[in-house]
Amino acid sequence: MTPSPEEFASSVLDWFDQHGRHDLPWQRDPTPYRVWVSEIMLQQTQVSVVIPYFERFMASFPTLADLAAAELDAVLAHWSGLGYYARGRNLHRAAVLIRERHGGVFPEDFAAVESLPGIGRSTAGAILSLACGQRHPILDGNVKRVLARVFGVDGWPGQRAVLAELWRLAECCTPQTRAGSYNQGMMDLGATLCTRTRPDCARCPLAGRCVAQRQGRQRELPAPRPRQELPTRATTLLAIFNPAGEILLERRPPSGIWGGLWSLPETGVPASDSASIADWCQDRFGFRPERVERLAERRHTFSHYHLRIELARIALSAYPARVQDGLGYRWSAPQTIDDLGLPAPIARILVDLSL
DNA sequence: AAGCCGGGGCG
DNA sequence: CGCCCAGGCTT
Repeated sequence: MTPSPEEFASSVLDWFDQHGRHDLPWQRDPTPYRVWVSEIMLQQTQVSVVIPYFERFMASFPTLADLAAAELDAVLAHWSGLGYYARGRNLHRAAVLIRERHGGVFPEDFAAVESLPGIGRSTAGAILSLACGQRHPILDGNVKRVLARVFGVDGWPGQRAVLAELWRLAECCTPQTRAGSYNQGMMDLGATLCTRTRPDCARCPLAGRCVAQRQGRQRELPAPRPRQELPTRATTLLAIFNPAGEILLERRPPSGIWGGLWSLPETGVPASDSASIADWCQDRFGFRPERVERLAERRHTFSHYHLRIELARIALSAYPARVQDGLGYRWSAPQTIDDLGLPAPIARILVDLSL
């Protein structure tokens, strides 16, 4: 039969003590700041990928005060390649807010933590349980999977009623003591044994008491999101080089795709239409390229659409007066692009172009 | 090629 | 309040 909340929690805790992960970088010296940064990174990326990012981030911004004092661009540069750049921006904004609201000390009040940008109920619970020993439930993807399987929760967790049931279970299973170890154990269980495909039920502490395992429904729980056909959108990016061989970068608007990041100038004009590209350059930058060379197109897939990227290369024989560093534009040598926060597809294009 | 993911923002 | 959005990685 399914375990009682107390049996469930003690099984998870016993398993965690013997088989959980105890040597992750943020578990050494688990301050609220370090746990916070790790949790934000882990929202979008798996542990093995996060570790080098976390180490680099902590080397550059060892304390909350360092993060709050840092330039946003420096923070985004450390986020480059992780994706979800809004999270890097929220991290920086929250650090500034903590300096203003809480004298630079990470708050330990749940409502205060949850009100910070980029921190919701689950992340607030994770920080305060792992770093401060408080009792709060968490509900990340790993925990959702474990609970849905053990207690046989049907339906897609994106549905309101399903999510509410999972939170109810998360709340009632969280033990009165050692909530942080329990939460870490739940995440470890979901990440190492109770994986999405091919769960290792033979080693699971809940074996025999898990609805999904007893009914052979591990593959069906939790139910996947109903899927929809993705539309394809097209855009054209311009690789414009000055006589020194530097490439022109443009800062994107703060919201939307690649918000606030440096990218290549974007136009709606098809790359094959070199006359219109030249007109567009004249209009936007005040120079008229002699030659527009179309390059191979690229594809990039987001969660909700495919992006077809057309690419055109333009080499200028003189420096255009209207394009100067600052004001959302900059000329960059290929070897300096590592210092900027560039979306991964753009970084790939620049690497290809510099070969 | 498709699925995944906690929280923000908007209507 | 409910729906849509974000991006790189794993499978």
